[in-house]
Amino acid sequence: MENQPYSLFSSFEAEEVTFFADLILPIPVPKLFTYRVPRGMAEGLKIGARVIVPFGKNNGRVYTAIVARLHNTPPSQYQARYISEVLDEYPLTTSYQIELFNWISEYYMCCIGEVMNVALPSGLKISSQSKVQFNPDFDYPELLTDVEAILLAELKKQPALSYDELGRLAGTGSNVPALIKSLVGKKAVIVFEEVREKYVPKMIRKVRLHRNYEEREQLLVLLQRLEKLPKQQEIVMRYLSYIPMQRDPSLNQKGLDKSILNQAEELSQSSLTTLIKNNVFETFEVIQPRFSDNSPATSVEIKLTDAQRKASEQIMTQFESQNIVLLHGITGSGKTEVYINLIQQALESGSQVLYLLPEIALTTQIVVRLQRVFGDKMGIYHSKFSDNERVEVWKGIVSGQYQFVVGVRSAVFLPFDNLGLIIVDEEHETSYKQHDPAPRYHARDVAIMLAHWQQAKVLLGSATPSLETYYQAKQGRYGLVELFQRFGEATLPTIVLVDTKQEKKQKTMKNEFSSTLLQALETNLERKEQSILFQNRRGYSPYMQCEDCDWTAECSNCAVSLTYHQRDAELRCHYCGHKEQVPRVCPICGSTKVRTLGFGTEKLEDQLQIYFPGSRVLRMDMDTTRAKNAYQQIIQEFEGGQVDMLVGTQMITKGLDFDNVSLVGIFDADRLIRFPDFRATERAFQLLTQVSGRAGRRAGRQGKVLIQTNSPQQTILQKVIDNDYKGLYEEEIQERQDFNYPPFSRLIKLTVRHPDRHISHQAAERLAAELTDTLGSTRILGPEEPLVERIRNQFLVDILVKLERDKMNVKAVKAFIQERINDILTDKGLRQVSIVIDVDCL
DNA sequence: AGCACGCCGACT
DNA sequence: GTCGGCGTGCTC
Repeated sequence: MENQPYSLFSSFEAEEVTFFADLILPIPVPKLFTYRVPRGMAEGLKIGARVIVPFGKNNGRVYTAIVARLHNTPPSQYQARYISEVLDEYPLTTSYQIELFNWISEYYMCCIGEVMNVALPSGLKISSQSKVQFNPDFDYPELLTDVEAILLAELKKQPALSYDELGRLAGTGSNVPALIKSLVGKKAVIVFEEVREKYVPKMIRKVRLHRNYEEREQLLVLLQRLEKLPKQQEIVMRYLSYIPMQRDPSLNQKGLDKSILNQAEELSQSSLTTLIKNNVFETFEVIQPRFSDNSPATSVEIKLTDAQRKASEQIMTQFESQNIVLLHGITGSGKTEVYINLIQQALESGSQVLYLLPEIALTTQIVVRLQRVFGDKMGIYHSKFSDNERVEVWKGIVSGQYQFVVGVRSAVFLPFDNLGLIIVDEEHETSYKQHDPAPRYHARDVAIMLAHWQQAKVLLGSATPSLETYYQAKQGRYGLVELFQRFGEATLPTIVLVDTKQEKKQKTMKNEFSSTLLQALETNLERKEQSILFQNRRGYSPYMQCEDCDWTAECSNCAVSLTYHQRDAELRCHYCGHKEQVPRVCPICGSTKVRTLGFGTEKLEDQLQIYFPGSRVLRMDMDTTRAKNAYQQIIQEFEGGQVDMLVGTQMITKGLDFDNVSLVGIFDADRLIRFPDFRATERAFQLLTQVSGRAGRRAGRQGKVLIQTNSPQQTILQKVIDNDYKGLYEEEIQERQDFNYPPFSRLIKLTVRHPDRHISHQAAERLAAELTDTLGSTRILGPEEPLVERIRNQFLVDILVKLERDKMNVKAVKAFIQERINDILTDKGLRQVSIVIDVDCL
């Protein structure tokens, strides 16, 4: 292994030498920090280990850092400070990861500390900003020292304690990091950062026998004693039937759901209470695991259809000569079964497997299915879960407990060291690209690098591959396997275009609904089949306008119109979250004719209630799924058949299989198609195809898709109807080539931001000019105002750098860009501008 | 990112 | 006269 922890104590003169460690600190500063290694620490310190260090002038400030390099060259410019604590005897970070962090920071032009920050779950980053929470799972108070016991008693009383509070409680002169380290090691506490909303775990009440009865003899005595109390005895017996302590007394520690004992009989409630009161049973609480069934794999037999088996074999064959294979399989072709087959093969060969999914798809059926096959050998890595849980997965990979992880984007940062296979499902999904905080990485591309270093294979899967990926496959750089048969007897849905322009002329539209769509919905209701309606815009309506003077409600912080939300009777900005009351009269001219314009999911939901009174309508968008389990709840309700129609944004396109959906209605397809972006056509095709795929997944029935458009002759629509991905690809790729867009070039977007419009333009113009001077005008687009030129009171200006692939020394160009940017940021007049760099922007 | 240091306005 | 505004610069 490359991760060989090497000791610094190889030389006998070691004690003469002072050792230094170059550390990655979780701060956005583009360099490593050199610290002095205390004498006694040098021996055990390894690359990849986490350490705690003091930082900055304030003497209480500490951070968790990662050892990137060990050496004995004292820094000449400054006095290095001492590392205060080592957190890991065995590094939690592999040398692969340090290499990966480095690569990401270079490729995506950000600081390595920023990479560390998104890579490590906050539970692994103890710092002076940390907070500590009592771990309800903690079971071994006898392990605690006196001080720790006191702290823990305090922690039980409070929801959480800050780093400083902890220090105060422990008394002056106490070593807070060491204390936290010890408490974390004993699993007595959970560390988290305040920044994010605090995770409130769902608790389940459990019971277990009191420790006194864990021994066989004591247990027998107990049962004898209860001989005259049949109800109570029965409960103990029942408990034992679930928890076979006779075989293994330690099973008792895990306990049993209280509800299981409760539901048994009518009287048991009070009997159980008595048993608890008499200290026969004790109650305790544990955090509810996200997917309730945490049982080991039930060895489910996955039967592949002929087509699936053939695809699987083809992939394996291609892997012999290719490192990356694209599985192009239409919606409903059963790619998951193929994945499972390949995962099993990879695991059997002893290597690790990573299965990446887009955020939303991960909360659904696929995970449940995978869990049925892989049970508790599978780790799940998802941002909606507690940080604590993410730490568990991280450690589980290091310890070997998890050989297989299903996860979102950030799962590429997990400490794998022996990957054999990475699957990137829904490869085309743009949510794989991190948008806001740096590093602005693309998980698919990072996965490819990761696989490259570990000699793992990558399988990219999609019904509508990104042009970039398909191009690579066409060029022979990736393997290509196609799966064009729908699972079972299911057929692809019929797609019909509805000309809204014509219906408007004939006055048959009812608001946003064409008569064709209304009729189809009606029929579907009668047949008791479900319908899905897609409109990629949330809220009631995107504009509120005065009919008399044309005033439009706009956000005070952003250059966008406010969206009207009927449920909360307010206007909201979808960019900054600003909310305000709905004006009764126009604030400019006083007219009462203030109307809403355009429509979102909320309005559609509203109108469906009017047109189909008594029908049951659900809405799924960011507004209705904000609560923790709302998403799953909506899906369950819809699946259960209590709902007739589901209205949603693109959220409904991902990873959902509904058996009884036979109609899909799509609104405002034109807005998708005409979006001013060179990828609009590709996106529209992907979205329309994915939504259409929700219809008619059941065997023996053909689903129907109605697309409302005001210009049905658009060629892309015909391609959606014909499911003609290849046709779309040919047309698009030609255009990309003609205009030198990806995959023929790489894009780097530079966004200049400043509260003063003039300054951001000035900085952007200078930057663009300097870049053009060296790179030439064909490679620099802009400066140009983005679609929304002001967000959160910052004026934005974009510059697009377009570098032809293979012809340019990208590294050198990036260095040059960085240099120019740094130059501007040190300019007296422009220094407060911020410049966001987005490599491979989407 | 934080945090201290430092130099100019409205206040007890 | 000071408290505090946030521009500037540094952190091993």
